[in-house]
Amino acid sequence: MPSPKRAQLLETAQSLFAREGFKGTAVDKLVAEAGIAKMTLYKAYGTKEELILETLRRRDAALRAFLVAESAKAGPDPEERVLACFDALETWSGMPGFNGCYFVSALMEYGNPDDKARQLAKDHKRHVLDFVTGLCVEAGFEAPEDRARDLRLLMEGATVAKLTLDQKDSFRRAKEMARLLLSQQTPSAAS
Amino acid sequence: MPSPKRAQLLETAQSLFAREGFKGTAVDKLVAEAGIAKMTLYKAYGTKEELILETLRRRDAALRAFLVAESAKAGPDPEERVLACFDALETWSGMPGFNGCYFVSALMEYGNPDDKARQLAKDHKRHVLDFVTGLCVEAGFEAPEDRARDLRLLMEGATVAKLTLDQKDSFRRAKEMARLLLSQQTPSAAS
DNA sequence: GACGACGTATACTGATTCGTATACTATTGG
DNA sequence: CCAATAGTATACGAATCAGTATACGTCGTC
Repeated sequence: MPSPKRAQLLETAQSLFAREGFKGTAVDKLVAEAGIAKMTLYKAYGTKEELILETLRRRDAALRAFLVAESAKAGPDPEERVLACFDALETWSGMPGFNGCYFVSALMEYGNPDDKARQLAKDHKRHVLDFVTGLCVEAGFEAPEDRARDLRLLMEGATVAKLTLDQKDSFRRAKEMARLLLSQQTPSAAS
Repeated sequence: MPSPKRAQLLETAQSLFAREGFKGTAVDKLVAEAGIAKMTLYKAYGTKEELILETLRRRDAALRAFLVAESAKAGPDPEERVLACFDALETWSGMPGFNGCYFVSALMEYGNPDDKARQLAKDHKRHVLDFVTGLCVEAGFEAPEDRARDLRLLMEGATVAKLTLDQKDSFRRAKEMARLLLSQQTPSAAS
């Protein structure tokens, strides 16, 4: 759907927003770095805010699709699928230009409840939680909503730990803790 | 040490930085909200950047002191002290104006490695990790550095989970996971 | 070949940015 | 008493900000 120029604009925008913040990234610098004319941006998106929201929407779609796909690769067992999310996020967070979760970044920079970027970020987090909850239900865990929240807490923690302490194995550790947690809650589910 | 006017400036600054970002907060709006003259800011700190760094330094000192104090209240047992950190952070994150960890916020908005704010934030995270590591050593845990990292991962996760999903009991859940983790690693440490 | 869609280049506007200059008022301590 | 300190108020400057205007170029396609 996006033309090559628009694609490069979106990619550069997301990269700069992640590194220097949404409000901290000037439009002039952005278009210069993307190698496009400023008018191209404004004809396509109208305002800087709309461009910001578009990067959030696209990243939401991309991350969730990636999560679903990588999770499915783990096979039919829902518990294995839920654990595969940690590997998926490890890969995701290893991509160049990663600087913490893009949506947490938006939440922190847009602390006003009626900021659209904040609402988009919250919606994303809820959708991811719903996905994990679904897996927990499939897996037959007791209190699947609570278990999904625990697992999400571990994923978020791993993401932050990787950023703040350059902890390269944070997702492996989080996954191990997840395994421990689930082994606790699911006494024995033999087929 | 800080005069009443400076204290109010610092408090307002930190609150605004947390809600609207560092770069997103204009000096004029800041001084207006703080109810002080702009010259007062510039005579005291010289530049906006220096004010930002000062809020980071003060919050680093305040949070670490709070953590140490609350942890000590839990009694002499190092394991109890480490678990008390979760309660401390729950209290901390419940304070008005909280919008995620202030230092994670700085790390995300200042993605350039030579940004001073980024370095200050990383230093803070390292100092907190060192504190928790010390407790893990005292407690006699095996691989205390790794255990401290796991515990910190849980704390960070709880902080983010509270922000992104309004999960009020995130720290209680994280604490429970921490207890499970530690019970696993410490077979039996009787006195 | 005309037309529209997409992109470019340059120059501009008006608002907002950070920071400064200057002259003024309290308060406090030697 | 008076001198230094801390803070105020207003105005200003130069840079940068988001966004617009306009004229131009280049496609594919009908």
